[in-house]
Amino acid sequence: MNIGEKSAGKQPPRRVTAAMVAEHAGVSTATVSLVANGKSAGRVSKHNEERVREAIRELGYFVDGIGSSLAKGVSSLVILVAPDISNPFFAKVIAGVRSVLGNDYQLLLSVTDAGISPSATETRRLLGLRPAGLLVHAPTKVFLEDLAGPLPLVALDAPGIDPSIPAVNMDVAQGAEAVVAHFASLGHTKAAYLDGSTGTDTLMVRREAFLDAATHYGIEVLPGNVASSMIDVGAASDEFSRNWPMWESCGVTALACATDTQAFGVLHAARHLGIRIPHRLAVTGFDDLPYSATSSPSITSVQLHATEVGRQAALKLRELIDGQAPQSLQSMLPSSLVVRGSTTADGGL
Amino acid sequence: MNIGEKSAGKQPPRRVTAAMVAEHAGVSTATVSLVANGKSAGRVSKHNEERVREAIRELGYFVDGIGSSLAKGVSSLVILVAPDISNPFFAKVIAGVRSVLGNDYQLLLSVTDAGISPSATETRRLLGLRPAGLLVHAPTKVFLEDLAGPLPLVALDAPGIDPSIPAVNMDVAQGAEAVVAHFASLGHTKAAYLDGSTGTDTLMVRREAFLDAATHYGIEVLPGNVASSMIDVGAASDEFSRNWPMWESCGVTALACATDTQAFGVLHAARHLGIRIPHRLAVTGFDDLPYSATSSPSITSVQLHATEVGRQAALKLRELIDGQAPQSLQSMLPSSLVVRGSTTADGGL
DNA sequence: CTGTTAGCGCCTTCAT
DNA sequence: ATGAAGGCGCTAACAG
Repeated sequence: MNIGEKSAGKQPPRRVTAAMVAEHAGVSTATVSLVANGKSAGRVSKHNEERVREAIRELGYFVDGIGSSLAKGVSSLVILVAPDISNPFFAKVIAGVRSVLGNDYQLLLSVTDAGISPSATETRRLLGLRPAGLLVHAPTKVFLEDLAGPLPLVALDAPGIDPSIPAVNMDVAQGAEAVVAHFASLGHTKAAYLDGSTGTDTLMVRREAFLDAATHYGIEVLPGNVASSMIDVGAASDEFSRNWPMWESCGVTALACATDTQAFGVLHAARHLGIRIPHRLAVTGFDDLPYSATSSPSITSVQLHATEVGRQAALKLRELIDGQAPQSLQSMLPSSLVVRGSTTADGGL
Repeated sequence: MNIGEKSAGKQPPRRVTAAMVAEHAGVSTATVSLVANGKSAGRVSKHNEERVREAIRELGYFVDGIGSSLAKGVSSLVILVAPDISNPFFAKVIAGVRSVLGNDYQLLLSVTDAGISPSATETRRLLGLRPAGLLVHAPTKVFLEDLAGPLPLVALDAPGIDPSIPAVNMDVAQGAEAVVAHFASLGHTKAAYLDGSTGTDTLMVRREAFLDAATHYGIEVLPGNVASSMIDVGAASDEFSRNWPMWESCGVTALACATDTQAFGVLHAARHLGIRIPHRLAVTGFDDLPYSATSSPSITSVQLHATEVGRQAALKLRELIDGQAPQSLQSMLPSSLVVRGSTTADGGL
């Protein structure tokens, strides 16, 4: 009785193992392993290599990731931890990551409930998969502490992060300044800000940069002229409606929103309230979502380069996995202001 | 020399194994396994259980998913294969799935490039993870054939699928009929259709159901009045602009789009062309995306119940994983028409 | 109740 | 260039 017979006798159609391939090809499992992993160069004879390849094809063998991971101590998984997958930002980030990872690593996303970092339990389970590396969007301190290990990790979109942690950020501060500069160039002198209330670092940076730049450019933003809402069209719409009477009485003529989604809400409310945009009120968003170019009016927004964020993060991660220190630990991608109809009457053309 | 010492001597901070915990607690690894997996009821003495728990806590032990999976022959992973993650539909589906899976299974998403099913290679790599089950969005025949195995699998949003495969679908045909009925009730007699060109089954069903219902309701849809574009705002906008002159000359007064995204494009183009909506042309979408309620005009659309799709699919998958035959192999969730400003002048109020 | 044992499938020395 | 053998960490089956 050999392995082949034993397995053939069992009821469930047993999976094809390296041992079966070895037997079929008349070689040892070691040789199969070498060939299957493309490490046969100069270590396996042409003749045997061919026989193994043939056996693999005939039997339909493929390397079992679990067994392989156990033996190697690490899997070929790269896990992207992404709260809030509905952010259109991600589709592009993922494309960028995939373009760099190719077939060498397998990308999987771990999604949590809207905007929440994984719990300690979830984190441990992730680690239990022995991923080759982790890509983490907007990680919280707690999450990074839970990780506590020498696992290759790159943070994305984490402005306030510990400078010793590899990260790829977008220069949202620069974007916020560009918004202010744009307002100033249009002659606005009193502005308001609609913040997002999820408390992520990037939002904080956007707001502070906006306020600082406003001071610098001599644009007045009264404390009472900073509101905050959930990142949701309806919530933003409501919040704006509630605040407008006061803002109007203060002479506000420009409003910057923390996200395009909120800008949509503002546009919606403005329509109902009969506020002409951009004539009576100039509005800006942030993120440059796909619909922002075609809404009515189209939205002046800060464009972020999501694909490039994904690419660079994956590049850094690969360096880490390979045991190198990344060329630069953290990098910052520029953002750019896209001027459209919500701030200038001819911007949409 | 024991295991503990040996590991302490090595340079890399060795991971905590069940053997270490066993030694620390003065029991066998089997006992540790029982306790760690919550299977200790009536199989481990209170005293030992307590000692093990303490050791686990002190050492910071957690079960290694890889070792566990190898021993059990299957992991606790549920993989959601999702082409086109940018579809806002998914965030809700995921929420539904998570609510059912809870802590028993770990959900990970496998994302491919926009709208493409995973390649055979990718599929094999997925299988190499030995997932407990697969949730597959809009699977292609090829993909299902690549799978070829007794793996628990539930398809989502796969209208044309083999009736022997467990699936959760949405009644998009009903939705398309509702659109036609709505047009008819408004007195339209000549309509056009803007299809999506990705070739997914759901789009085919939407189109055919629309055309059938049109015949039934006596609404004329000339063959030349069915156009098709990528599911993209810009592409739809262009396609509409190109077709409008002809449609107009045919007396078309109503246009159904295969997706809300395309409806946005139409709205955009209509604005540039000076076509008043809904007065001159009534427009409908499909999917009821978040922005559809607040665009200008807001879009009449077919609402799908994504969260429920996720819930039910996960429920079915659990039954399959547990070795039961699901109560109903396939189920169909109703869809409903949401009437808004793009078809009736007062719909947006 | 508890410990021992025998793998799960693979990869990697180490001899040959 | 090749094969035998020893784990990787865990769990299921079996003995006590």
